[in-house]
Amino acid sequence: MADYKPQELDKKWQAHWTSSKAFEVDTDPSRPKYYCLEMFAYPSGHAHVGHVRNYIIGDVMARTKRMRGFNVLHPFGWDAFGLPAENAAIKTGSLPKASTLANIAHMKGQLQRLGISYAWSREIATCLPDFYKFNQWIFLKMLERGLAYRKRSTVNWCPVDNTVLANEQVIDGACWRCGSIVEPRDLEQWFFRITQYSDELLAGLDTLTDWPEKVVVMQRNWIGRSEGARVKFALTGSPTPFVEVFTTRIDTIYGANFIMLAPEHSLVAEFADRSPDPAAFRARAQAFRSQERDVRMGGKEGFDTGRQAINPFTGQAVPIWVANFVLGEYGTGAVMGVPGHDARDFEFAKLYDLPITIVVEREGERLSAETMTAAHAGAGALVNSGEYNGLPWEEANRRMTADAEARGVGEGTVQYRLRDWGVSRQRYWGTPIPVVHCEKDGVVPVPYADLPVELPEIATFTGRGDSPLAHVPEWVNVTCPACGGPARRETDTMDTFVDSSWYFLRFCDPANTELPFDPAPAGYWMPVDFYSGGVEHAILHLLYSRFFTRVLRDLGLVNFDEPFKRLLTQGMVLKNGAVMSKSKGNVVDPDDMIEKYGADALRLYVMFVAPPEKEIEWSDAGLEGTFRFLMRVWRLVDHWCETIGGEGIPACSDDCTDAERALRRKTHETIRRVTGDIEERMHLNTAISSLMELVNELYAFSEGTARGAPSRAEAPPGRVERAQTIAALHEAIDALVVMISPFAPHMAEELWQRLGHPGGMEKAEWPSFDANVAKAAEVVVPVQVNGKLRGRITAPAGASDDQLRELALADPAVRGHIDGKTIRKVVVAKGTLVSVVVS
RNA sequence: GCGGAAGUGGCGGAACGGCAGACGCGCUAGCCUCAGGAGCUAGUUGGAGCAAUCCAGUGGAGGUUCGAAUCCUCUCUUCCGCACCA
Repeated sequence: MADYKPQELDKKWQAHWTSSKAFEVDTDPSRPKYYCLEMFAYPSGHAHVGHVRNYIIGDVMARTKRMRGFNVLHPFGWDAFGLPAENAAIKTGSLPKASTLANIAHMKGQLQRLGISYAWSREIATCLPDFYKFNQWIFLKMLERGLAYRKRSTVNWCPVDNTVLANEQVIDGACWRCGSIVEPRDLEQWFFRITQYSDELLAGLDTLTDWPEKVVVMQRNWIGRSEGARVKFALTGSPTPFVEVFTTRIDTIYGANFIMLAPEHSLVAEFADRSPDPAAFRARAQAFRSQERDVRMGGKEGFDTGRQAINPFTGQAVPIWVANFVLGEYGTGAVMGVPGHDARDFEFAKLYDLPITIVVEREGERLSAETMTAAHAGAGALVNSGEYNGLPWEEANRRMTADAEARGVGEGTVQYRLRDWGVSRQRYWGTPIPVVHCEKDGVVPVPYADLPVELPEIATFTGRGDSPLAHVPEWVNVTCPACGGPARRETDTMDTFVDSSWYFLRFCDPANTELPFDPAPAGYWMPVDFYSGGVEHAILHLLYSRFFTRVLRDLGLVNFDEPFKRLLTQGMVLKNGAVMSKSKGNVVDPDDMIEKYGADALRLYVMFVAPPEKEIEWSDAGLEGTFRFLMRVWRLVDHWCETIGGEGIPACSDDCTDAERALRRKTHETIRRVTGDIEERMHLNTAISSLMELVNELYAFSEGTARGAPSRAEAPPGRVERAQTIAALHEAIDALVVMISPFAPHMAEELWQRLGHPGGMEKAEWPSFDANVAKAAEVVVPVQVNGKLRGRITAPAGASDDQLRELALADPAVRGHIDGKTIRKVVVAKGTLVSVVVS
């Protein structure tokens, strides 16, 4: 009788996995590959149970796939750049590099103590030059292809600290440190031209059939394709000949009673210059601009510029307004106001008492501009629209777009919400952007041979002033690679999302010093077969990765479009109803749980409470429950080893008693369900349920022959004599240990060894399902009469529908309900139920 | 406002359109133990009954079907995402 000592097993087998390099892999074209990846971690210092859930999910998949015969790549790395390390440096003086590396070391220990089966030799950290060198390499390639470019853009500026703030550093419009109100400020910044791939990124979504629908929808909305038209309204008394608007409803143009410009529209400046009081005009427009842009419906404001434009369809002059809710970055930055048929325009018109014209009505409908309380934004046929009267709105839309094109006053066009990706960050702890600014040659890329441009070590962080790198003169001042004259390095660093946009490719070839990765191993391992992580990355990270994959494809480095075949977004772990966080004081440290119950119990519990994509509420009691289950498994197998194991196990044959046959059936049924639950449905909780059922069955089976796992108090167990009983138990126990190993690998290894299998579980094979064994010899089929269960019949397995029908109608319990009545219908459903309808 | 997902015991959650509540937690009773926060056995949706069993039951109202937690329509509630994108 051996006691279950999980902590000892954890240590023993983790050491074994490390020394035997159990999870290290190489490309092997002769075997099917499986790339299993969890989103890499930000090294915040301590992983809590919420983080760790994701790694366990991936590990269950990786371990299962290994035993299913796949060559499994399961790597891990660190998303190590980012603001928190820099903020900590500002607050506590800890240097970003030192604190990040220390955090990584600690968290790596945590993951190892959980027994996650990573190929640690492929570990990467984005803050190390051998990784970020290739951020720079890719940046230069994108620069060459016009996919990276500079333009002026607005940032959050703290006027007191005199520094740029990241969005996360702006709290309710104020600086996180000093609380002063943040101002918009224009800076020259770098952008990636993701919009060049808008259409492709949108179309690619249709191929992502193994992604959660929710994520696909979010990306589709984010890309935000809409078809419409640009229409030119001629200007009167202006050097600019016209103002162009974008609309998806050109069919409502006869109702366009005004034009609205975004405050930053170029015409606003021009109008200001030519207005009686330019300063006041500009100030009004500027006031709209600097307001928080997220003023919701109801916060509308605007003013009349005093200028007019000609509606190209009606020929009438309409006033031009500036409106705070018109977006400068979308469409043309100008819209036509159709108050009768757009909720926002209606509100604006009511606010400033502008005229409303009805131009679309449903059949039999009679709208009145005076009495209507909301815009009629829906479908209908045109009225008050000249030659287009009576046309259904969609047809009118097509005709009017064509007519506008013919007359040269507009054109059909497609707009996207997606904007180019601003990658400049005025921060220290990121990848230096590899260009220099030369007075003579302008922006000059750093030659590839000079990569990486390494981050200089900085001693102190104040969080004040412009980019920290600008204050390191010996780093900033260089000679221009083009002319040899004096030049300054770019002092902005890259958004950390650049790192995460291609790190999964680096894992395929992590030591490459010449290229981000070699196309050959990437071609073998990619795409990632299974990717899991938090929903919070549903848009940015996953979209940027899809963008980068296409860029790298166009560079000839990969030959596919989509990096992640199957995606799982795991739910969060709550404690006391809230997401775990240090400030709330409700974090559960996996190390504490491991110390108490061992890694296996923690792993099993987190997988058992709910399906992976659901939120779970942490419960100590639940963890104890799964620990008890492990004890049950341990005692069962321990007992088996003590009494029978190792004595020469006979093979299963057909010479079985009913009980033996039933056990074998349960074993194979469990194999089928567990395999499907893990591989197909990712319902890890029900996979565990099935294993629990098998264990229960084994305990029940042992009653009367030998107790499978007697309580300590009980007398020594009897021996199992019958060969077929031994064979069936052996089959069940082997299968159980293998199938539980993805969840509880340490215990499984120990038991596997005790069961006498050589070579450790890395040599173990997943049990194979035998449909013939799983099939019952006879089936009990319920019989319904008029929807109510009235009897059960026993029939040989594989009985035909006709046989079942006959048996059902002959059954005495059923006869009692149908005699004297007319049988209308008898349905046999998939051989598992008979339904009789009588009247 | 738009979009998505979901509503099942005291709780977490199971149920290819086919015996609702698997599995577990908690709880109840009993056994076993020096003791137990260990182990074992039985019970645990509600109502009726000693019982076998019967009736009701998956947010609500309709519908399709021999048969609906599951599919359709409407409705209520909750959670999530986006949010003045013209």
